Amino acid sequence: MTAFDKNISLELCNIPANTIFRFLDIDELQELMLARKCFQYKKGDCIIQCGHRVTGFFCLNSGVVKIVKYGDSGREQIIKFLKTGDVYGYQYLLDDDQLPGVSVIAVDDCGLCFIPSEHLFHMIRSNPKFAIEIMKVATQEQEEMINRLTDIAQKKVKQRLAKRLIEIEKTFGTDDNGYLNLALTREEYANFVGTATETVIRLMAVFKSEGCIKMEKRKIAIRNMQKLQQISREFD
Amino acid sequence: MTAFDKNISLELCNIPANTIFRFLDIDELQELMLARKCFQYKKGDCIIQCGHRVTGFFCLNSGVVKIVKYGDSGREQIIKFLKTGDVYGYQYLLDDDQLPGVSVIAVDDCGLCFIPSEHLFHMIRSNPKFAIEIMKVATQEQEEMINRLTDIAQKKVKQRLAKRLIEIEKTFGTDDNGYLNLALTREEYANFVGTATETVIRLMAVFKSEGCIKMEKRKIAIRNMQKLQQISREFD
DNA sequence: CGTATCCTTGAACCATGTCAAGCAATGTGG
DNA sequence: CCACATTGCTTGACATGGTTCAAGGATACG
Repeated sequence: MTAFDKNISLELCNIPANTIFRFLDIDELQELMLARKCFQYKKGDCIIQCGHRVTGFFCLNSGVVKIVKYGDSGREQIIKFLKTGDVYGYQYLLDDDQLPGVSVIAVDDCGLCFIPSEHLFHMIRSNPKFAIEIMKVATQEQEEMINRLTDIAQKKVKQRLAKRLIEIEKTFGTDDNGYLNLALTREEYANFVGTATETVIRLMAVFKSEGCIKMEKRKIAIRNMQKLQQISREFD
Repeated sequence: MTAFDKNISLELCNIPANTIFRFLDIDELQELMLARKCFQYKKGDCIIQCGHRVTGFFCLNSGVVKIVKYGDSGREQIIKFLKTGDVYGYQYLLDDDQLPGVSVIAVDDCGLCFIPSEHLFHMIRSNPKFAIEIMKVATQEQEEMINRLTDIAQKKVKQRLAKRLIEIEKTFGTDDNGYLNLALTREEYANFVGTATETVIRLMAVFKSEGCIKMEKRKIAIRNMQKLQQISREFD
């Protein structure tokens, strides 16, 4: 269950073009290629455990992971989902005293490549553009968090749920039938939106009856985006 | 009301020792000293306006500012307070397309020194330690946001209010009589905690009757920290 | 000294959480 | 491949924390 000490698979983990790594030069990319180690995780596996030292950062190659924080009551709050190409963990490499307050958990079976921390430092030192690129990612994440915080503080559950469904479609896309490429349990929706499982179930039923979504078991598809958006912005 | 285009005062704005600037060398500090411009703002003034381009970052010299986000209903959500020595705005300098989704507003009369963006880039390029230092700050802020988000999603208003009072004491300290060095209106408390003004008023009265705090007009003092902490962690 | 802002209290309403129970789907071991 | 266990889904009934509305008092401000 500890971070990164699973079986190593040597499969080719292609680092996507459009990520944080885009400003690295050939040498630096090669350094990464040599340094990285690929791992496979199963659904439910803990990739980074809250409070445990992190010794590198990772790039997600396949599958989906969730960043979660456990509240005082032990309840899981989902902070965000990572998709293929997303990078995580660099935050906790900069300061030895900064242990992660969150855990990273596989939502599906997933593959990632792990890069030991010394390479992060090397790249920051040798390539200021890379440093700036990381900071940009951090800034975007911060804006995202601020939006979430404001939503949770000010919006009703129904509005928040609508907004999250839209976000998920935007981030993960849909399959040929329009179903979201991310199948969550009702409990995960609840832990993401910040509500009770029963409330999610009831609201999903409402959305369905209003023609906003369709459901096929765990798969959900948005049928009327405009109406959902309208709901997400309603107030009072 | 726009950012930074106020009267310039040439008062000495001492950059505190224990900040993001601690790893700069003499030359770089001197560069900053020459580049900075000092400004004074009055209570309620808008220092950075949501959606408007930011052309530099600032270091708060005196007073208190709040970072706020306006929800769809126009309601203010207070994201955090900055205290003397805190730095803000660097986030929005890295990417021309990243306009701030938040506003920065003076809670009290306050003074700050403003440093144009080119110097930020220069320091990041010339001094990787500085880059890392900024990233550390960003990481800490991120952890803080995650904690807030989880609290707001999972805790009752009473617990959150207790926790915020404790945070404020820790961040801003108290005067000789134990009163918090940050006097907020009930509405500001409400916008910080994520609740209605009336609820804050009622809960403050409860805290007072339980001996946790004392109140003198807008000034609040914690009298029983342990009990407050206990309340902040209760669940169910 | 009058106007604006802030604070307080009461009452009514309702969105959401909680509890309980049953069903459906999925997975596991014999 | 079936039986059993586990996990997830759904619904109803109920309790309640919190918002909203309304009104009045207190305090600060020009």
